[in-house]
Amino acid sequence: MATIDDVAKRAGVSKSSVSRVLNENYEYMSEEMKQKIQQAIQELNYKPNSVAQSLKKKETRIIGIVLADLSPFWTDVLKGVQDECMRNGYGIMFSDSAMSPENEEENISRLQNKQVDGLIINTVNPHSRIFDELKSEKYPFVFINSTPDVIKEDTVVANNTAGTIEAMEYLIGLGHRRIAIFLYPVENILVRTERLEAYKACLEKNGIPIDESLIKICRPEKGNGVEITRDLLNRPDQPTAFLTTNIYLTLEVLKGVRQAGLVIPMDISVVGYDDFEWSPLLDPPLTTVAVPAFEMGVKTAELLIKKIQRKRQKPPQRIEVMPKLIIRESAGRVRRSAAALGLGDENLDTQRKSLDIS
Amino acid sequence: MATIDDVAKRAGVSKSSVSRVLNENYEYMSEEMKQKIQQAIQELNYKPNSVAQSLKKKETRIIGIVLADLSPFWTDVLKGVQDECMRNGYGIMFSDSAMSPENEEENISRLQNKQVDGLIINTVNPHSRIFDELKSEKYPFVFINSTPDVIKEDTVVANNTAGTIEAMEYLIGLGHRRIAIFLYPVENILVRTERLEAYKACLEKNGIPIDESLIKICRPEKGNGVEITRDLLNRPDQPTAFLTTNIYLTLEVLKGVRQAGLVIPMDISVVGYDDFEWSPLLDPPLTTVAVPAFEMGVKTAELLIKKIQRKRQKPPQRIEVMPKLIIRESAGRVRRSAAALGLGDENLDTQRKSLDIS
DNA sequence: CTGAAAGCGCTAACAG
DNA sequence: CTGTTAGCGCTTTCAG
Repeated sequence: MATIDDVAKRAGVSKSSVSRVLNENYEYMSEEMKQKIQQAIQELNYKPNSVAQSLKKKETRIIGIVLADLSPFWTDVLKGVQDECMRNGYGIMFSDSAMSPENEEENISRLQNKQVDGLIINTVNPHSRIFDELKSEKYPFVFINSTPDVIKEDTVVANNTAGTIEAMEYLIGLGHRRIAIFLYPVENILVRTERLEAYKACLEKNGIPIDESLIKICRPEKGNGVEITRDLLNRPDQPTAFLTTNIYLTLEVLKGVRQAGLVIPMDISVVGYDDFEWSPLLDPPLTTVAVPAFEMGVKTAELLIKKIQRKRQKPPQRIEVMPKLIIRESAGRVRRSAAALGLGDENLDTQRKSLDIS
Repeated sequence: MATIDDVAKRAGVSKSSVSRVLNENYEYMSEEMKQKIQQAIQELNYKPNSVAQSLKKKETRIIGIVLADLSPFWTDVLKGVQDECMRNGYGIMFSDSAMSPENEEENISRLQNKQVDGLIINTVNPHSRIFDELKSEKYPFVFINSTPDVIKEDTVVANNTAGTIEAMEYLIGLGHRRIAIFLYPVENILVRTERLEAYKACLEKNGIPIDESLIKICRPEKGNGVEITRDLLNRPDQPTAFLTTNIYLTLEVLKGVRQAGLVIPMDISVVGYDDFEWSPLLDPPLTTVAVPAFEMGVKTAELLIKKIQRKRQKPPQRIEVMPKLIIRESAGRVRRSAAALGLGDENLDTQRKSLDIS
């Protein structure tokens, strides 16, 4: 590979001059020299070695992203991040923690010593003291959709209160009063406590008593959500609707309902959280709170890049993005009794006909 | 951030010695010195700057991955790649080309001047002369699932012939004779020509004439697949089954069928390609050729890393992974006529009862 | 067994 | 307007 020296030699100039054209400092440069150098660069097909540049400039123009688990939702976020990064000449180092706090730590630490300029984090473990370290090192990072409530840092999230309320009001409007909510562990993760609070507030506002046994905190391991779903469905005082708070939980709830041999929405209504391309093709098409994932990605990258490029610190910012309930067919009017009345089924069937797949 | 000099000073030794412990060259080092240095490293919470290391060692321990489009299939591949990379101390630079050849070129070139040690490529554009350049520069790279047939290079693919045959034999066994196949443009992409050849071979073997109008090459833009599906469904000589060759095409076919107001598998059978967590939850649960994506990711990373670490070249390798037909409910026995006979529907209904969601 | 010195490829004062 | 020089933080001969 050609180096800057090769170019300098070939053009018969000093490497400072070459460096100048690389960095587009044409201010005091003769047109002639510029030409000569550009030509030499062409001829040698020279590409600057950005490792050397990074060492000198003390910036890599790479940002790191560490995700708890790359689900379809995060796929879109990642695309948004990439989009914004491309626009600004940044590269992305990717890592997935597979829901493991140990992996997460390792990922963060590897990215850090690769000298990435900043980090986008969706944490598995908000308690980790690693975030305090990052803060005290003034390492630029921003949380996405998983802000620990104990630590003040930049963050972009969906407005969970709004999303949850919209879903709850819809369900309540359909006549449901026994609505179970599925969450991942709530402690210290703002996005999650918020959703839970909104759930409770909605219930209260509508004069529905809160039944703690309908608040289901699922362990992040695979399969826990389906178990819990089945248990819930086996209870005599079965709920009539489920509200899920993330895409993976939706998957598990859907599985659990099927394993229990029930049919959505005839036997039970389900409102999911997070939307993706396949949602309209599920059985039944999923009614869900759509979070603009791509947009979140773009905004997060934008926030981080600004933060990196700013010299003096700014107080932590919180950027919110608005979710929106997309009504399809997985939630229906509550049936008068849990017993099979058969009532309202025609209703649902006509509903089914009016599929609108865009 | 502490540097190697700080550590050396603190331990009262030279930086060469510190460097030795960083690289675990303990061979001729006194236990005492080793201790001193390790302690200093601890105290300063020193992390070596890998940019400097890279510049010196001429390797970054980062591999680049450039994907045509991050779909659920590629999500799993990416996780596999990450897994293998972690095991070997490599980081990943990620990029998505959003199906655009221009983006792809830009991605490859950016990754290259970030000096990644090697590239994993799922190309949008097999004609690109960029691959010849890479080869002539002896830049280590491997294709995944998109081997151009004009260029000899390492590659890992699913055995498409086997997968396609399995799907076709299944469909033919179900009585289908008019089977349409959906592909992305075939020219010079081995994975695709292979599938097409297998499709034709199967037909011939079963004495079914090849109808070229049933071979559908879709443009990669969003929506083209759904249009084509609708057109096909409007023909008087409508096919009775669709075979798709990738996950995105499956999505589009499914949409197209719904827009046409038809029901799978009663009106038309569909066999997809690529399986993912949501496939069993679709309407109806999708019969599909499952490609072990995670495993492909692992193998690809493994192949690339070996290639990077090997000094002398080896002839290009081709690693194959075996797909497997997963029978769910989107393909059924062909109906005697295209007109609504109602026949066989009970059959399908019992089938539907025997859901097995694992 | 340990240290001095050179240099990876580039940038950025500072001279001229 | 252009070249000289001194590093960025680390590894690696080569002496001792």
